[in-house]
Amino acid sequence: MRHTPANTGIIQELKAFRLFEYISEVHLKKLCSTAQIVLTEHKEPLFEAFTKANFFYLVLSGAYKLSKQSPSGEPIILHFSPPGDVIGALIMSQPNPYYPITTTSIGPSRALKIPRDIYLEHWQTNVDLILRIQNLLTQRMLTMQNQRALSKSPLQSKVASLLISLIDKQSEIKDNVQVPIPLTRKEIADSVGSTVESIIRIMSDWSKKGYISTNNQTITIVKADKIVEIIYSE
Amino acid sequence: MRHTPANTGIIQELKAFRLFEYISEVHLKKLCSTAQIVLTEHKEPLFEAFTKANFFYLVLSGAYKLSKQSPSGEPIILHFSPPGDVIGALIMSQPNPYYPITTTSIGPSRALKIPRDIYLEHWQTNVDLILRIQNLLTQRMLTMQNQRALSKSPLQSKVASLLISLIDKQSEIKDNVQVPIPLTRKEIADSVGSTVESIIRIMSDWSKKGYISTNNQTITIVKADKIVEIIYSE
DNA sequence: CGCCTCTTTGAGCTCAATCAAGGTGTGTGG
DNA sequence: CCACACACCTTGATTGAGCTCAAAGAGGCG
Repeated sequence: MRHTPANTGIIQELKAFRLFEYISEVHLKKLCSTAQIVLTEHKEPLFEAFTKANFFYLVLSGAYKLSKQSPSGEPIILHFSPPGDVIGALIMSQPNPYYPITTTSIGPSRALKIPRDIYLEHWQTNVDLILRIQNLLTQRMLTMQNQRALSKSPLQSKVASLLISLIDKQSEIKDNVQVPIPLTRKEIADSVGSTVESIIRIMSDWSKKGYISTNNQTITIVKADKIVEIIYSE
Repeated sequence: MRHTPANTGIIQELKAFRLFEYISEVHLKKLCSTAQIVLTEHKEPLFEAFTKANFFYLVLSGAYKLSKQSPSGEPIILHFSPPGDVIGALIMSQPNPYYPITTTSIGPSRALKIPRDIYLEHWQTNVDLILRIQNLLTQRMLTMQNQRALSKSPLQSKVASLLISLIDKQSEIKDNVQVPIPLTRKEIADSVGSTVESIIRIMSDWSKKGYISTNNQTITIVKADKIVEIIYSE
């Protein structure tokens, strides 16, 4: 993990994120004062569960997976954070917080590491900003609820739903879209609460039928309507 | 569903909730202006999913279950809201919101029904209050994440975890505690994503072993340590 | 007394987990 | 440049937890 101080160039980069639209440059500078940019390699953790939460993060590029351990020790992936996502903000306002999850880099990634003090002083005091963050959380909550609604559905539905939810952001569903985060079969399994083998059987079936195509860890949804259909089948 | 205007007596009742500690009576009155008290009978919905979200609610007494429909039509229970819980607040700040879930009364219950306008005007403008609500949400999020962590655990673990999470609030885990919300086997099944029959098999096994005792829909945890143990077994 | 909701038990079946074995591609050190 | 490790993918065979289906009892209420 390499740290570099946030320079002025970063401000321009931040302005692109929806979280900060309509926020003045002056204010933005305050929000990032004493922040650092961290670079993480593939599989490198940004922070571990149960450690003290002194910082929160804003994903700049690449992606991170947020995970917990199941009682039997296997990882359970709770969420994938693409660029623009905020990680750890929801617990910043709690007294003496600890991270409830482990955050791991997927591919080389960059994040803005912001001290809790700055959150308490400059973020939490701004109603507009709190609401924007609350909005991100609400979205995450709704996604979790939608996944929960599939708990009794067959495994295919869950996998289909995961893929769609990863591309769903803003754009409407269309064919030949690439899933923006590279995923191993194991990661998909850990996301939907299944096993590598089962995921492989499902995905190779879809590949044969021409619904998706995969290359390394890159998944392309070829026939989006078919995949959407699978979510609701049965 | 019977509506009555919020009277001054309600203010005293509200002051007991942790959400409002340190909030002045004057301010509290503003927060509840034009609010109404609604009485719901057992199984009566407070609001249905996909209807316009013009109000949010504070549970006064009784309880509510928040649920969705799975694609195949069975209900999936996402959360139980005991007194003091806020329902629907997280979507109030979104433009033109719709309820993402259905809320149904468990036993006769009372709730304070507050118009969205009041939320936008008096709740959302108060940083302290937003953070308190955010805190409730964070707790709910963490609970959902913990349940998710059990996705690969056997059914017993999920049921045990549900029971514990329902009594867990504030008090530490001890024997002979009654689950504060009356639950049918079906509701438990819909909560953990299972079937009535499976829940019955598990719970009658526990009853035989003397870990729990049930009477109508009231569940008493007799040997809490045994139940906690089951969460982590396997 | 009939209806409705909830609970219970048994029997059979199925989906996905587990176990086992092998394949492929990439990086690393001798 | 080879061989060895490692991470990931694939396929087949077997198994079992929990679902489905069926049937019935128990309590409450108009």
